[in-house]
Amino acid sequence: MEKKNDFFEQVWEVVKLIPYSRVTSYGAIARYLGTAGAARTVGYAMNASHRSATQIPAHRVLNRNGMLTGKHHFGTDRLMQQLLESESIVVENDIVVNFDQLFWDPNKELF
DNA sequence: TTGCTGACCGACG
DNA sequence: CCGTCGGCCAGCA
Repeated sequence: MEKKNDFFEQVWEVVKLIPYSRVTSYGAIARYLGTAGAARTVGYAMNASHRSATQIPAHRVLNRNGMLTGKHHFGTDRLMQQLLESESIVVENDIVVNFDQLFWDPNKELF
């Protein structure tokens, strides 16, 4: 039977397409893939991103509030914030400042 | 094989 | 405003 890992690969591909100093949300990616509501699966794909051959900038993927919900999965809690700050992204109280401006919607940018 | 869980989101009361 | 529930997909016991 064919494996449906395409979903994961699609998620990873979109995440890798996120430009520098930009962020997006799990739901936006899920909706872009045509599976709105499967945002949890997108997050799960991030958790499994470690098995991807290429590096996945999972730190650029946040929830709709711009909160670093998955920071605990980066090994250390500050790693995710450090990575974001390293891209000139301001993080305050585990929330990305100017999230609206930094938000990169694949549904808009891509087609 | 069934059932539960998870880095989520939107709707409902 | 806050708490709760259903839905989506994949991995594990």
